[in-house]
Amino acid sequence: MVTMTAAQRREREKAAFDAYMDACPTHQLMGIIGNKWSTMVLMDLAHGARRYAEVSNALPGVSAKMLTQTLRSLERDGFVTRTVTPAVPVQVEYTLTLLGERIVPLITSMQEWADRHMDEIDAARKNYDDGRHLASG
Amino acid sequence: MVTMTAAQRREREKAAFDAYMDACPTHQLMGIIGNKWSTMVLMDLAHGARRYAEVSNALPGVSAKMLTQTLRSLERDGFVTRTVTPAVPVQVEYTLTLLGERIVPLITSMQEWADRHMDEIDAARKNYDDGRHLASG
DNA sequence: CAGTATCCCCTCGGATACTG
DNA sequence: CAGTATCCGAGGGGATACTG
Repeated sequence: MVTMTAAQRREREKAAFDAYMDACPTHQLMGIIGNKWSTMVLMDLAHGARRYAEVSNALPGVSAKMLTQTLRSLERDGFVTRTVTPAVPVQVEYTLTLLGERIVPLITSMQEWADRHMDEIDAARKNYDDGRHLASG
Repeated sequence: MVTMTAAQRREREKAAFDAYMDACPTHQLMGIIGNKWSTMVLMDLAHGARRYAEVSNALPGVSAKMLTQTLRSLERDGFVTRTVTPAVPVQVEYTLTLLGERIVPLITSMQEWADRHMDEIDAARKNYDDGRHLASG
């Protein structure tokens, strides 16, 4: 089946690339901090230990479901420690691990980059959108 | 209606926070580079100008739809320049803008962080998953 | 207080087919 | 070559209601 070789090689390259993407540390990191609440939670915990309700108050937009889900992911990935103190009612405290503290500077550098360049991005968007509407008229 | 004050203040805080999130440069940046193909495209273009098919070949996993969509977004946001050369067939070349070149170091630093810490994250995940299965047994 | 469970929408992204 | 158009499934994320 020599005729299929090209398509087959395509298939193999794609499969290999997909596997590479799944294993790629950068994309795994994106999966961790790329969702809506992770960075916000991380940056809030960077100020010190917080209880569930405290994080919830600091982030008025987050639903209980997403806060729990975000916290659980961060715990599983080793960024956050969850400490339960038996009491009535039960107390739960979240703190950054060492790994959690180590990602803070990275997030900070992303914030700084964003702050420095967002004006330029906004300008580019306006420029592009104006060009489009002219082109269509 | 003094009785509604607490709930109303909640609503207002949430609305204000939502507005803040939408305007937050960091989250806008996440929206730009947080999707599946943006960083890959950016890093490919960092090596020099590329034609559509060249990027497509460099990234065997991307569909035409997503490649076009990613390229268009990056163009709109000012990271990429699209140059059409009238010919038969038409030639289209993509290059990084100055803004595009300026985000490369940020992506590189994310890659380096990911490479340095992914082992630790994997270990944390295994640890967490083991703990869960013990807790459930 | 600190969640869990359920429903539901909406966007992201892939597959396929077609075009100048 | 460099796309566009359409359909579709997966899952991220919100609203609501309930619980130890």
